[in-house]
Amino acid sequence: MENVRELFHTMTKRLGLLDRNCCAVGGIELSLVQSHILYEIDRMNEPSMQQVADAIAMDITTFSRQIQTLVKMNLVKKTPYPQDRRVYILSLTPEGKYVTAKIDAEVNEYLGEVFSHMSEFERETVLHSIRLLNECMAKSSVCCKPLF
Amino acid sequence: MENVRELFHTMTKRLGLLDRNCCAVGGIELSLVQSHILYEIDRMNEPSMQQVADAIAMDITTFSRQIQTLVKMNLVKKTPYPQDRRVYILSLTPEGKYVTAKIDAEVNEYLGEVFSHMSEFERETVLHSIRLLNECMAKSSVCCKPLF
DNA sequence: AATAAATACTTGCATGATGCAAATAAAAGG
DNA sequence: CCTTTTATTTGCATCATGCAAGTATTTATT
Repeated sequence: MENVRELFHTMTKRLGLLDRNCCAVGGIELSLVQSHILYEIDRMNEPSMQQVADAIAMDITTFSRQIQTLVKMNLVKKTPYPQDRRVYILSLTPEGKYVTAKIDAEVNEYLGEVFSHMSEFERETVLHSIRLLNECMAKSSVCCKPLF
Repeated sequence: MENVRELFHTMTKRLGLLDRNCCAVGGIELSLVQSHILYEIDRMNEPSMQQVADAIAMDITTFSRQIQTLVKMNLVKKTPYPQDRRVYILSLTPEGKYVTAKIDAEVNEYLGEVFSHMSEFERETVLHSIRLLNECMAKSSVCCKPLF
C-alpha cells in the first residue's frame, strides 16, 4: 500500500478549501465554524445546544458564544424547551434557512463540477467508496470515538 | 444523486477528528496547525517560508509566528538561503523528524484500523477512488484554485 | 420532603490564532 | 541609480478557545 495518509491529506486539504470558499452569501460573511453550526442545526431534529456542540465536537462554552453571535445575526433562534427548562432548542430563522440552503447549493455545485471530470461509472464508484469509508470509520473503535 | 455534500461532510468531519487525535507525541503536544506545518515541511524539498505558507493556505504573518514557536520548540530549523538573502529555508530538526514520523505512523495505524473493516478489493476501490477524486479536484477550475 | 449530585447553559478570564497595515531588507527591472 | 517587487517580521486589534466558576434546573438518594 502506497502512502495512504498522503492521499487522505490531499483530499481533506482540498475539500477544506472548497468549504472555505462557500462561506459568503449575499452581504453575509460566515466563518467556517459558523457555517458548520448552521449545517448541523439544519440537519438535526430540534436539537439542544449540547447536542449540536457534541455533533461538532466543540467545547460548549465556545459554542454558546458562537450561538449568541448567530442569534444576533438573525440566523439562529433559541427556543426554551418547556419539558426541561435548562434546555434551549436551536433552529434556523427563515434567513438562516436561506443562507444554509445557498451554501449547500454552492458546495454541491462545486462538487458537481469536480464530478463532471468523471464518467458516470467512476462517479458511482467514488460515492460508493465514500459511503463505505464512512461506515468503516463509524465501526472503528480507534478514531472518532466520542461522537456519532 | 443523493446528498453528496452530506457524504463528504461526514467523511471530512471524521477524518478531522482522527487528525486531531494525532497531535501528541511523548511529552510534546502540538496543535493541528503545527502538525500540518511539520507535515508539509517534511514533504517539500527545502521549502522557503512562503512556499510552505502557500501550501497550507495560511497567511504568511500567522505562519511566521507559528514557525517562531516551532523553532523555539526545537522542531523546525530556519536556514538562511545564500542565493537570496531574503529567504529562509525550512527543515525539520532531528526531534522534528521524530515527532513527524511518529504522528505519521499513528495516523496510518488509525487508517489501517479503519481499512481493516474492508475486504482487500474494497480497500483498493476506496484508495483508487480517492486518487481519482484528488485528480479531479486538481483539474477543477472552481475549487482549490489558488493552490497546487 | 430535604439534600446531594448531575446536567444545561452562561460568563470571567487568560491565552493563542488570525490577518491587515506597515516596516525592513534584499533582489530585480528599467 | 531609482523604482518596483518579493520575503519576512512586527504592531495592533479582533476573534476563537477552553478551563474554572457561577446560575438554574432536574434527577437521584436517603
